[in-house]
Amino acid sequence: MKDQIENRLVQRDIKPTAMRILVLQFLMRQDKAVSLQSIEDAFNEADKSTLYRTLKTFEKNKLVHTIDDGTKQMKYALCLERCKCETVDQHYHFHCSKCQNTFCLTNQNIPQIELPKNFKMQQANMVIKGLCENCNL
Amino acid sequence: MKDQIENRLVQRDIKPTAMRILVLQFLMRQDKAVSLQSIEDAFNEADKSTLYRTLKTFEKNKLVHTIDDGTKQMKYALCLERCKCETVDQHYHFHCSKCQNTFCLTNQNIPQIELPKNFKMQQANMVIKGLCENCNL
DNA sequence: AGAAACTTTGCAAGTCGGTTGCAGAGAAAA
DNA sequence: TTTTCTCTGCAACCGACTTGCAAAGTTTCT
Repeated sequence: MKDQIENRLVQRDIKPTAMRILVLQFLMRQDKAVSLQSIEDAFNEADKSTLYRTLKTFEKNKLVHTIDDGTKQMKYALCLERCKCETVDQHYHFHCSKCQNTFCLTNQNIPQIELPKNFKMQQANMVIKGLCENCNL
Repeated sequence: MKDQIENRLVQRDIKPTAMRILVLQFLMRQDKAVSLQSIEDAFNEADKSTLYRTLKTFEKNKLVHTIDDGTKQMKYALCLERCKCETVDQHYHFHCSKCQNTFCLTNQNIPQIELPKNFKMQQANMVIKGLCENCNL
């Protein structure tokens, strides 16, 4: 169990410190993307900048991806197991304007988009806004 | 000429003050989305918060739309003439990671996206990142 | 026209998330 | 064990955005 988590770090070339294991565990429990703030709240003993740097490390090593959902707070979500964060791995995100939650819509990848001549796509930040299941009543 | 500009403001229920006319003129000259900062630079006599509120007014009244392109600075671009800022009006944006310019790709609207059950789309912020024509050499 | 009421503008200050420098703690290598 | 490197915590900083307030400008009413 804990080995699995450590493994997931090691696979991405991240040294499995106590802090990082905790943060990864936390991220794995989430069904939505989370902000640095919310992680900080969950770990009230840990320092913000440590958590920040932990997330940055995770991001650099493609364990998480970031989503800029238009709130001021960047959101973080785990990448899928084999994600290389390439264009084919990119998916839509959904931000609920009521509950403010942000979800990965990993069941469909983003389609081919026709770009102007000579433009080259490298990444994408696709955020759909609206009402999620719970708020759309 | 100036009448046309005033008209465009009035059509959106915006009182055409001197400041607003200038800002709209500036926006009309752009072929890309601009930041508050760049407008401020262009109008070195005007106050940042005035410009900020001008843009907010424009946005509220659907004369411009905002694009969060992942840089820290929000970008603003004119809406098309008949835009109602509804889902059908939404288009992709392209942010060049080299020259940092952000463009509206208004020639294609975003496709229908399959959302999870009971989710409802209201808006979108779709940003593709990569290299633009000039930087992709 | 003049007074009252409302809107817009400019200045200054504040807010908030993200970011960095530095020193101490901890882990790995010699 | 000593040295070296990495990680963590604290404090302070940064920058974009945002807001309060008063002055300037407009509009409305009498």
